[in-house]
Amino acid sequence: MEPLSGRKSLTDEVHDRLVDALCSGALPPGTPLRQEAIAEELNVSRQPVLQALGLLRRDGLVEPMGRRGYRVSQVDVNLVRHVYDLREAFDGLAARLAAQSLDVNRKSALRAAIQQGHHALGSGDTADLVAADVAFHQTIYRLSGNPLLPEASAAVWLQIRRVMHAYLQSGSSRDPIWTEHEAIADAICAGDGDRAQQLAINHSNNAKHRLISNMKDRQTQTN
Amino acid sequence: MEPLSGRKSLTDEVHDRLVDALCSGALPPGTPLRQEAIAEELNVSRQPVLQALGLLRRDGLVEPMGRRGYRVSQVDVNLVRHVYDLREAFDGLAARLAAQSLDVNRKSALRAAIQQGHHALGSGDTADLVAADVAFHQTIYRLSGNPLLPEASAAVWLQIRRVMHAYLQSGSSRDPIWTEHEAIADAICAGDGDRAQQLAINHSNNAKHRLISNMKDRQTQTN
DNA sequence: CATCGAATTAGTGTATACAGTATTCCGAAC
DNA sequence: GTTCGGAATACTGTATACACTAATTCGATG
Repeated sequence: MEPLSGRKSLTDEVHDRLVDALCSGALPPGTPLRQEAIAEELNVSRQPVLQALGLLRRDGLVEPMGRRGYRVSQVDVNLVRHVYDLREAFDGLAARLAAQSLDVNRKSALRAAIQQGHHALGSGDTADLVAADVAFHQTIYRLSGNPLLPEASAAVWLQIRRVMHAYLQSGSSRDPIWTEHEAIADAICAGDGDRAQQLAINHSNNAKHRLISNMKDRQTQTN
Repeated sequence: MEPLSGRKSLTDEVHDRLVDALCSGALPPGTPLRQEAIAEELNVSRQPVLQALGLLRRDGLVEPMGRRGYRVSQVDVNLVRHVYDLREAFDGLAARLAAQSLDVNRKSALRAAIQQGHHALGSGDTADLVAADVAFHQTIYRLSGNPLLPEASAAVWLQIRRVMHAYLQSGSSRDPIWTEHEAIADAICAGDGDRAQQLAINHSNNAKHRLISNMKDRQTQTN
């Protein structure tokens, strides 16, 4: 049986909470963060908060400002470019490996993820849409059989979640994300590693361009 | 001018020390680690040690054993495979981007790294050889212009350091690493992104196969 | 002799207390 | 009015103290 290490540390719990707040836009870029305030808010001591902020700093979601606390880091077009260049590498690798995998129920796993996506499209809730997208790609990562992939890409995916949330919330919900997803899933199920990789790369690239032009639009809009 | 944030935290300092010990083989896989012992050894309190061990756990270099401390995690052939699959993706991306970069002194940076490599080959010191190899690839990462790349690949490179050290120490110092490095550097300087990427991928693949067969040799040797 | 279970222990994770330093504020000097 | 320098402040990061829990030990029981 599994050892069921269910109970997570407070540090991880605080980290998760902050990640959610950061990615959902509840704490927009520039927001100052003070350990004591967060600790009080979550009813824990400053120690887990200190550690969680240290992790977020490594992930690039937060940056120290002198000795007067932390601040939610900015998102600019260049960052998005870098994030999506890395995502391209991760997704391409994962799709190729997943297509080569021998997992017998990979088809059902992918179908379930796509199902979740259609469900989220129906509800129209931004958080659901982001969650479904993340879940789909995490499924491929899992199917790749490489246990290091999720952890290695974790920081990048936090940024993706942040950017994607803002993008979807800005009303651009009619884009071909899920038809592209289906094509990738088909290639994986067909065992065609090269095609799966290429489709995943294209998907990442398309998303990057859509995001960037959307960001530029919003930027000029507010000027 | 730069803000020169030189003073690192004790947590980072402890982390670095442990990383060095882990990668040099001073703390071989299976070694139990207790916070109090490490804290005493390094003349710090348990708090920075706790945080450093948490980071190492995320990096996969250390694993908790129940509530009786931590242990240096094992290295097996499968892990090496996964590590090098990821490295392939990182190195390929970095080489391609570096070739497209406009950095005027990338040629001199690469030459310096190769120089360091030849110097290490002369000295024959294992630690120097590993350091030179890491430095060469970090140079390419830096030249890629993607500031997220080093951090995203950090955990993978820790594992690479660990495995490479064991490999080089086992006497297999005559391998074509540095001629392959020169070919990659040439392609980058020539601005040929596709060739640089392919050479980097091949380099990673070759290293993977050399390492794995070496590991299998040593394994059967000790049986 | 093997098995079960209570007592002990070893070691973690969290909370509190402490120390130190970059930033800010504010008055004085030019 | 602007610039400089020192005092006050507001934070962080580290050390110590505490609480809690899983592993272990070991004696009792079948």
